[in-house]
Amino acid sequence: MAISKPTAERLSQLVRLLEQRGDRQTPVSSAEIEQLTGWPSHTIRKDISALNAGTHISTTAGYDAKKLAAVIRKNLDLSDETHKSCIVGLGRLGSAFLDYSGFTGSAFSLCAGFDSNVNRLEILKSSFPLYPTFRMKEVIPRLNIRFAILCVPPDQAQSAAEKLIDCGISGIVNFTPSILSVPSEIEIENVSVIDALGTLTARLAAKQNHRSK
Amino acid sequence: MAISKPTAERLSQLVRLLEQRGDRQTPVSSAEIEQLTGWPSHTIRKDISALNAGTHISTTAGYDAKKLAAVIRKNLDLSDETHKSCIVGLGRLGSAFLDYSGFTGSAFSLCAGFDSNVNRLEILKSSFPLYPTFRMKEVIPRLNIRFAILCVPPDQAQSAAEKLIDCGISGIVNFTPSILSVPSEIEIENVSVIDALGTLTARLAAKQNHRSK
DNA sequence: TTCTTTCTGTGAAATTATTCACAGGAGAAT
DNA sequence: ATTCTCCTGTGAATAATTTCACAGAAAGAA
Repeated sequence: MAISKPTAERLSQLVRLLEQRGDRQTPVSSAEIEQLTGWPSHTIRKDISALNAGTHISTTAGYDAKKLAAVIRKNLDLSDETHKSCIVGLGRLGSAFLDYSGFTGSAFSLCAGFDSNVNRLEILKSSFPLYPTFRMKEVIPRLNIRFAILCVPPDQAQSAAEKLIDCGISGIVNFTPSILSVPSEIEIENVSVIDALGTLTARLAAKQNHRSK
Repeated sequence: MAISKPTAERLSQLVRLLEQRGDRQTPVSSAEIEQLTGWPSHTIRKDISALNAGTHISTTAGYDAKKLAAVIRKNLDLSDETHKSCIVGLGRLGSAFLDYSGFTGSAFSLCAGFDSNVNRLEILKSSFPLYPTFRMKEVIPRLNIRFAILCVPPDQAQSAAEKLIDCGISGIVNFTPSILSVPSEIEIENVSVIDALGTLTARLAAKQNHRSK
């Protein structure tokens, strides 16, 4: 059975939650997860029931946090094997990822950065190599990089995306405010503060209506 | 009629798309939007039909881009009146917002920044004032700030969120990898590269299954 | 004017996701 | 051993969202 998109999203956040939960010994219950995340407990149970578990994961007190995290990872293809990604555009935002700790322990690794400004490449410090943009076509296939994190200025976003696709990338996390047009076999995930704020206001407005109804 | 959450999300992206589209004169058709975004044209038409338009917005050639954008804004409460927000945590990521251009022209404005490191506040340059964290309780209500963009280190995320809620904030865009527990009247929108990458792999995997089915 | 084309707008149908409600299992307590 | 309690797991019911299919409006052509 395939895992639906909303379920996959909740589960991948749940993995993070389980891992940052201090106590790895005492089991987590669906009620506790509800308390922490706001998702109703039956939704969480349904989500978990969608994955094929193998070993038993739950007891009368709840789920074994470690086992549950492992099973989710396996089902979402987020286990050991790390998916390689690169940063494209090392301005303020892009270079902020150079020392972002969130990747360690995740299924993803950052293994290259690109920027067209060669001077900048020499100034920046990084635990993985940085390259000038013109070397993308050579580096990306060689390192077998599948994902790109796009942080270039808005007016360069579309052309950078096209270059990346030409290099064989299969997904782009788009941090620019530009909307990208890409062939349907390429996946885009837009990440935008403005959209996030828009979502917040929409939800708050919906609440308001609900209350005054 | 209330606008549903997925519809609101598509529409708020559509506004950006309409505005960055070079040509403001020739009308835009639902087919063109499909081409640009990948959303099916009937979904777009349905979305648009959910908002109450007032003036007519469409002609036989498509939608009047400017009018459509204006109507969407009005319906999503994204018009003239700007919602005020602040940045909390001015590390690499947080300070990247200090010169982010995406806010101009949007319904949101950035009007304060906070960091606990006072020396850092003096180094950073910004077009709006920056304050030490302990002044949050005074500044946020005074400037009537409703949203916070949270960029502190992961281990400080929960306590910073609690402080913000205490200051009367109503929504948080969470850029940290921590999962926040907040009362239900506060809205959280999580923004995480790792989750975005997870979503990409999930979608790519789903495609794969579909093809081999 | 009348025909043709092109696009919107929207009820109705189909699909997808969430919520409910309860059977069943596992441990703790007496 | 029996009962009590607290969980999970999951079919069935409900709700939300998307897709379909087509009537109708507008504009240009002849």
